[in-house]
Amino acid sequence: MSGVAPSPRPTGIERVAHSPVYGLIVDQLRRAIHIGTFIPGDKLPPERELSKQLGVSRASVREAIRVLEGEGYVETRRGATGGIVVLDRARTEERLAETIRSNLPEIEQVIDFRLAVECRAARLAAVRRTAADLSVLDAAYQTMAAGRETRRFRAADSAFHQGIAQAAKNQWMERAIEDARAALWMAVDKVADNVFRTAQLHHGQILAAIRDGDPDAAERYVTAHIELTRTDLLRIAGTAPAPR
Amino acid sequence: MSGVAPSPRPTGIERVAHSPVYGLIVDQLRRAIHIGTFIPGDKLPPERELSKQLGVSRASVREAIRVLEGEGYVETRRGATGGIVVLDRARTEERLAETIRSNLPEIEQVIDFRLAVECRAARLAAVRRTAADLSVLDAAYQTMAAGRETRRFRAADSAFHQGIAQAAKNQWMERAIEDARAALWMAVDKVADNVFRTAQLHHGQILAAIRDGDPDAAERYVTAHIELTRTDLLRIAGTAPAPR
DNA sequence: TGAGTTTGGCCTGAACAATAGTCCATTCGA
DNA sequence: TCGAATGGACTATTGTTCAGGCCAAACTCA
Repeated sequence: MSGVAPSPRPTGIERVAHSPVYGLIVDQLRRAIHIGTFIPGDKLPPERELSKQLGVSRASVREAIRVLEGEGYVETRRGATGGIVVLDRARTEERLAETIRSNLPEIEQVIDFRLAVECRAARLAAVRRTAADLSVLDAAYQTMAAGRETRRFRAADSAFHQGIAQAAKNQWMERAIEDARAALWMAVDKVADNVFRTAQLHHGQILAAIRDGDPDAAERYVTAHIELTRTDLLRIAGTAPAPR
Repeated sequence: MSGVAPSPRPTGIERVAHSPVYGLIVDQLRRAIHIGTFIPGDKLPPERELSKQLGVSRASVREAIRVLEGEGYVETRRGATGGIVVLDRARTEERLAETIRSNLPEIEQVIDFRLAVECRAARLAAVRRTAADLSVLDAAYQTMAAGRETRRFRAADSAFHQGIAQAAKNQWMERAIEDARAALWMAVDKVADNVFRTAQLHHGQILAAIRDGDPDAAERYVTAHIELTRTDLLRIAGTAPAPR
């Protein structure tokens, strides 16, 4: 990214990043889809409803939908049973491997960042968790345990990780974990879908450690969990035919 | 924040937060001041220059300047030797204590977050640092050591902490550290100005650990360093007369 | 079959935001 | 005194966002 900068970086003034409202809507909806709030086949709320919930005009919502449509995330259908339907952006293992390979450095950075934040969050959670926190984590755990069939897996997985930060009573971590997981979405999706048994095992260990108030164990299991993600990604990237 | 939510949070759709361009400029300039890029007495670049660097129109820059002027951050003077001058927003110990006291929960969260990110960053830095990284850190260290007088203390302090994340080769951490430190600006400023001898001692230990490639020591010293910030803040908040 | 409901699609008019560009007023140094 | 650099002020233009209404499609149910 930055070149060789031997002197203390001048914290130069950077261009301000200004997004129009419709762009912010796109970001939010895209993230909601990645994170499992809406899964393929789901319908987003009707435009009028979305505009109320998002606090923007319907026109802006529609602009955002056009973008998502163009990106292949959704399609729209009119009529009483119509609406904005989330599509299945099928990515072949092939295609995914290529994506991972060409973004490996960034992905590794995100994983390291997740390790930093989620380990500490788990430690704090083990100390600070309330009964309510535990029941949130447990609900997410049960949801994942219940149906390997269920397509809600991804949402429950997100809820579990977010739940740890909530139990740690730290909104900065909550935000950071959501950001990092959203940045890894395609990786997380694939890994989660593939190896959910192991993920589920880890989640069980993490949950137990937090319930028992054992910070060291919580950190250990979170580390194992996230490192597994790293391993799986490398494996996926490696098994595919060599790129250019 | 969130009430009792026993079920996995639905990740409901939130209102989009749309900032006008001038607001983004205000944020960036305010942060640059807090972080020590510009210190009292400095002049910001001329409006025309700022608008080029920020990639926005001069009118927007001017709006932002008006806001900062209103907040007492800067004042403007015309003429060849004029410009946008950074003022000294003197905060009495009194006023600071009140601010800290009324934001204690948030501040504690930020400190915990910093611990998470900076500890891991220091560990990685101890393993990954290059000669160039070390020289950046050393430059910042020397700058702080050189002049307790120098008003560039704050900028060097920022450069040191950013330098650790840079040495860790992790842009997510770099960004997170900058965000967290900016959020703590008034606290960091005060503590840094007060106890810089201790801070400097810690920095020396951290630098040595990173140079020696000792991740455990690096983490230990960063922890001590940031925990000291916490202690100092509590002390400042506690010594002041009781609030409402 | 036909009326009613729910949905996205489309249009208008007004208000606001942001831009590029120009010129003016002030201040200083050569 | 002149020229250069600066902030201050205006214009015209373009893009964004909004509230609101109406239309067209697709389904439900009496």
